[in-house]
Amino acid sequence: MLRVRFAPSPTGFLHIGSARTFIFNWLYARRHGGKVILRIDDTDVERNTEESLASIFEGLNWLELGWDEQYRQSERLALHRQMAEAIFQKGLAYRDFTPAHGDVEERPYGEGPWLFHPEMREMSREESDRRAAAGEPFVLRFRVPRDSRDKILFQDLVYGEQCKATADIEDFALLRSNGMPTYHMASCADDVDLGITHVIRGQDHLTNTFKHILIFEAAGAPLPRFAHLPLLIAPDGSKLSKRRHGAVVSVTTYRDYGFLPQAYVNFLCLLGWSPKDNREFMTLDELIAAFSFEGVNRHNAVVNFTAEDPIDPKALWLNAQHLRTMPVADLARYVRPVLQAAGLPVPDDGTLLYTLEVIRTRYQTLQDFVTKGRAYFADDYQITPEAREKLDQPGARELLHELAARLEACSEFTEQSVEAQLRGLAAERGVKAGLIINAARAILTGQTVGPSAFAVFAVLGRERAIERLRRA
RNA sequence: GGCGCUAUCGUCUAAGGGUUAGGACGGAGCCCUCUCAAGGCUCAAAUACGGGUUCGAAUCCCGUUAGCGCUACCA
Repeated sequence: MLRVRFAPSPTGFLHIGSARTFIFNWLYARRHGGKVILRIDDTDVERNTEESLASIFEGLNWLELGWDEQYRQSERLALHRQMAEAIFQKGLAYRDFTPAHGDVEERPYGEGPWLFHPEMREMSREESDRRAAAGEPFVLRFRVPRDSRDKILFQDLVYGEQCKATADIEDFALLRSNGMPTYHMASCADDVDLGITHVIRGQDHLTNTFKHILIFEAAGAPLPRFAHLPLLIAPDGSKLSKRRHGAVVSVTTYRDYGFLPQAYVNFLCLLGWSPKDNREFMTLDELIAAFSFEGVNRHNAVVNFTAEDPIDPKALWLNAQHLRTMPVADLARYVRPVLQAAGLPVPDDGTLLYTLEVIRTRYQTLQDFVTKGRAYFADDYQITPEAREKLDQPGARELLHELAARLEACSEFTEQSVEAQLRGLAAERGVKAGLIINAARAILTGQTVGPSAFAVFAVLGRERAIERLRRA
């Protein structure tokens, strides 16, 4: 059984790069009938917050993909320590009593990598036990086998064969001096225990993988398959960060902007992956069917945003594509809460679906329905200056009132009947139909742009349309 | 500093030895048209640089440059 995991650490909101990692894990699992495990990597007690955890769930839930199992590392510490202890008992790890030196600047870069403290690595078991028993704090370090093997190899599903000399891998920590497992230890112990078959994560972990392989081997566990994903970066090539780039790195920003989750998922998939057949607009089912690591790139992808416009234009385009292509009843599911949140009345289903069908091709986000589309749902819309000009054209207001009277008298009220009445009126008065059409749209919607004026009449309905004409 | 990864239009990408280097977004223009979208068509726009290998290189190899990652008792 194929099992993948997504392991965010709750130190901020759900980052869009993390969201993409989650999506690729999810697609791969769904494609191959596997399970998706959500594992909260919260072993760094100093930096974890409950708000962050909540916002990660908020982002994940919005994507509407779901997962099959859920765990928190902080509830599994015994397991992590147990595996660390087992590795220690096999002599594959040792205690390092060197006091922590918090100042990173003092690291001896310059003359090659730091590998270990010789006196600690070589310390006798007796002395080590004695000092530990005396209560002296220590970190547990992995004893990297530099004599017995010269390199570690693995086959990455995206990056191909990877190789690193053991002489370039330092004796990394498994347990901190406060007894908490490090990321490496906790992650590997959980991957083993949860039966993870495929580790799919950001490329920033590519070189950590050699350490993880050493841990898996020391624990006598089978190796999972590894797939590393290229990173998402800012237009200047730097890493996307909350501090420097603000809201664009949080998925909830896109939700609040009016994105459809499936459109956003589609957009994120196209960053670093391609179906290789020129398709771009894809439904979730199409993404599942097409996803494979063959299509994943090895270079980082830039999210195209600016300080003025935080949204990647392609994301907006894809959202518009989904908006006008999805079944209109599905679209209604997303529009209703947006109308409610804006305090606008939600029409009955028949009216709502008809309205959406008429207006959705010119909107790009869900928010557009309550801003540009306000007049279709409420009567308190503003008349733009351009629209006012159309109404101020000679004869326009009088023609609209006459039209209102005729529509009132007519038994039918459809796009066709309104068009017939309007064109008939124009012909009788010897004016261009466009004059009345444009003026009608202006008073009906407050705007000079929008759908066919006749469709607007039909969507608004007889009473509301006539009432608005009279207000002209 | 050490080790590793990467490099095609502004951006996302296709092309794994032979193509006028393809598509998409964005930009410009045209068509359609009651307006605006949508849709259709057209145009501008790229193989980082230098060496090899080869009849032939975006593609394979080496170097340079640049970016990114790891080098923490962060993840």
